[in-house]
Amino acid sequence: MSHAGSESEDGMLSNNQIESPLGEEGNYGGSANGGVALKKGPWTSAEDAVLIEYVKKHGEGNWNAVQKHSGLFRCGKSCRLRWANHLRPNLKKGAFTQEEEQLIIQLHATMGNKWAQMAAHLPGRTDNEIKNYWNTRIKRRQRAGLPLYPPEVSLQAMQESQRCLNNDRIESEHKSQHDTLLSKNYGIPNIMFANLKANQSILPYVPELRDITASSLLMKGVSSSQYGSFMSPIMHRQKRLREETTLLSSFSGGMKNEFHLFDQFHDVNKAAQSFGLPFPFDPDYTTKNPEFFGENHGSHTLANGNFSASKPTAEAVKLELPSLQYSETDLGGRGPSCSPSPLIESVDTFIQSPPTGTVESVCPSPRNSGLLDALLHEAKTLSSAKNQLSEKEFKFIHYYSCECTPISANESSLDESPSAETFTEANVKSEPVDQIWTADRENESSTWLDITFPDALLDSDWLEHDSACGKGQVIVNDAMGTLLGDDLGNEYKQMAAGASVSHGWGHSSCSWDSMPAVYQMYELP
DNA sequence: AATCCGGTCAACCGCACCACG
DNA sequence: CCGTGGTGCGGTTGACCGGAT
Repeated sequence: MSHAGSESEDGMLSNNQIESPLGEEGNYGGSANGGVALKKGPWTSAEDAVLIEYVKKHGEGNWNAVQKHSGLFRCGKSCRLRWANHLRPNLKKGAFTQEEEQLIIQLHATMGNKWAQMAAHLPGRTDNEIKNYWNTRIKRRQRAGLPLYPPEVSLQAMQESQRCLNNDRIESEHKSQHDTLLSKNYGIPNIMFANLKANQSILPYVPELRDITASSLLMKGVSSSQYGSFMSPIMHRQKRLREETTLLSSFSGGMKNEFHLFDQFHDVNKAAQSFGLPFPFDPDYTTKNPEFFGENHGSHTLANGNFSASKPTAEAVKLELPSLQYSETDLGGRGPSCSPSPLIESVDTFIQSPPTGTVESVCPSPRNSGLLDALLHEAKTLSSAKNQLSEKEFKFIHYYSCECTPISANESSLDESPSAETFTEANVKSEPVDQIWTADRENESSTWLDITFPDALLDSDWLEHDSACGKGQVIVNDAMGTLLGDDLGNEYKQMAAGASVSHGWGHSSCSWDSMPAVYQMYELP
């Protein structure tokens, strides 16, 4: 991008690069190829030109031959990467649009860290871009103690996986595997891909989106991510696009294993209830709620009345110029006059949006976006719904509070986690929800937060266990207080305190991966 | 003005897979 | 079956930048 190297801007080649346009005198610390040291580091415009010329003549592929034929002192991998990420046509540069952000979130909920596959569904975007975006987003959201996915995304994936499980059990007896697959939809509305197919013509680097359905996506994405993907870590190595067929062929047999996470979640509506979502859960909820993900079509006014200076879509999308060396004004993020990019804006929205006004009891959030205000709303909702806990739900919570232990001591990172016996039933029962937050506890300088999604537990930076209290609550770092301010922060504390019991997930150091055990207990009589 | 720090991005590296001989 | 080359993916690193101190 703009800072792709002070050496690489057009017309700004250093002396040695001017003398040696291909950068022969650059950084040659890399591997040698046939005795010729290969350059590393940022690409120069001259090198780009050489590579473009090479591809024009010889086409893509055979990257190791680039050096032979063009004299470019770059290894094949570097050439391929440069071409794929910067030089190939129809690359879309600039900040991600809100639509793209939504798609990324949704895809990641089902795919995990399959950046290349995600890029295949974002026309003109590269896996590297998406990866960088996601990692940045993860850091910010983790710092804020927010869930990675909006509840709808997680729950939708859960519901669809449940549905696919049931379908699989039934249909596998009557239909061929292929037909079964074609009949399913695993979490991502296929309508999403209708548009993508329409854009397929501008995906030169992406295999044909032939009948890519959410089902295939989900199958490819059931593996977990290091950031706490929603899915269980079954499939470690993605076999990429060529795996589509093999996966599909073996789909039926593998389904039960791949989705064991949800095997015990027989009542999705209860799950929705636990998430604070409207129930019976509406699978089309997100499509019926344009505010999903905090999106406001037609206006860039945020739901809280704040305005964003950036424009949502059109100007965020800039086609790359042939030179591929961007002026700052093209970047939407570096230039002095640039408004916050949609990327920043959308994530900031997660953090900055104050809670909406008075919140009633269990009802659909006005903005089930995963944004902070929506989170607060959810917390309030959950808190107000605490009295509606069924016996089963109490068992669920109780189990999680009393029995659940970290997957391993190493993964826990909570070396001082309370022993299981600290999670006594008495702790749960005898302590009314509304009393969890007390002035005394406030004096303990501890801010309680329900970690709605165990993803958040992965961040040890802000996750601490309050050994003094011994109840396994999670302490939010100062970031949340800073974000919310005193009054709002206190309100948030109270809501979070209520939510933590209602929700039942905030009371242990369990990671997301331990959730199947919870679900199993959920089914206990 | 200097320094520090976090965010962003491009590029590199290691690994895995496939094709082919 | 095995070795090798080509390719692609995901994780990581380091440079750059702007804002904060």
